[in-house]
Amino acid sequence: MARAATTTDAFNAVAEPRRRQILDLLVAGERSVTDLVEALGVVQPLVSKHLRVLREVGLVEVREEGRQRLYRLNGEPLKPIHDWVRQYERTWSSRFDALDDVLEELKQEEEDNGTGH
Amino acid sequence: MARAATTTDAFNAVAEPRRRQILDLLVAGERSVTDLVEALGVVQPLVSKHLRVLREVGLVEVREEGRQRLYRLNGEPLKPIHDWVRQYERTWSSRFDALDDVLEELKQEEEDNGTGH
DNA sequence: ACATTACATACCCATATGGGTATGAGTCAA
DNA sequence: TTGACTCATACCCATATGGGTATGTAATGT
Repeated sequence: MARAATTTDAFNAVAEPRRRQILDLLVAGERSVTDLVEALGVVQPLVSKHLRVLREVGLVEVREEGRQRLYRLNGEPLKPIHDWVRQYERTWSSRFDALDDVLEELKQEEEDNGTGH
Repeated sequence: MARAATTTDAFNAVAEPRRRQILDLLVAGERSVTDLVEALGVVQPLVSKHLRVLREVGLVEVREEGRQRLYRLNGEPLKPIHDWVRQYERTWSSRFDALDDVLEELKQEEEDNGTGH
């Protein structure tokens, strides 16, 4: 077997710097492919291929408008990464004491509860 | 060019599920290679190779003791991942309003300031 | 001395990557 | 209709992956 496909999950998709760059650009809002090509300074087919990977893991969505395809961000597939890496936060953050833990947990519970304010 | 080496950075190293699994096991504390082999249920050379990758990106450190090598976690290389993915948190967490932002920033400043309480 | 244990490394293999160029398909303008 | 533009796909290539088996090298045990 070779390495897992880049389209396996967000972990693999996001391992590529160029794809993170694309997501960083899309944070600001929708962008056409040509826009991204210009911003990244690479040939168009390459951008299209990266976008395909991001699409397949659900990190971007497309909207057709004339002959343009407008790509927009969808960060939700990043949540597993965030959740996983968050377990290790105390490892590098020496100042991560009991108070912080409580605050974190409260914040987490709030989010899990959904809309309930 | 092919895909970036797994030893390029933590992003690539951690894209492999088995390597995340190893880190998850090391959170509990030091482990010998044989220990990990047993826990993972794969052949020893494969574990050694994964450990090599993790070592090269600084995610684990080794300590020799007799004929055993005890591996321990070092989470710091995960910080860039955490920092990057954190920007996107508001994307999936619909309940991430202005108050949360302020709290986040305060917390971040505190951490950046280091030990100063 | 010899066997055993613990680990790393050397190979071999199939796979699919990121890069590139060339081409196809759809949309719009003259 | 013809041409220009936007984008996706089809290929080709070098690379190194994750998986495996076989082998080497210390350290311990007898």
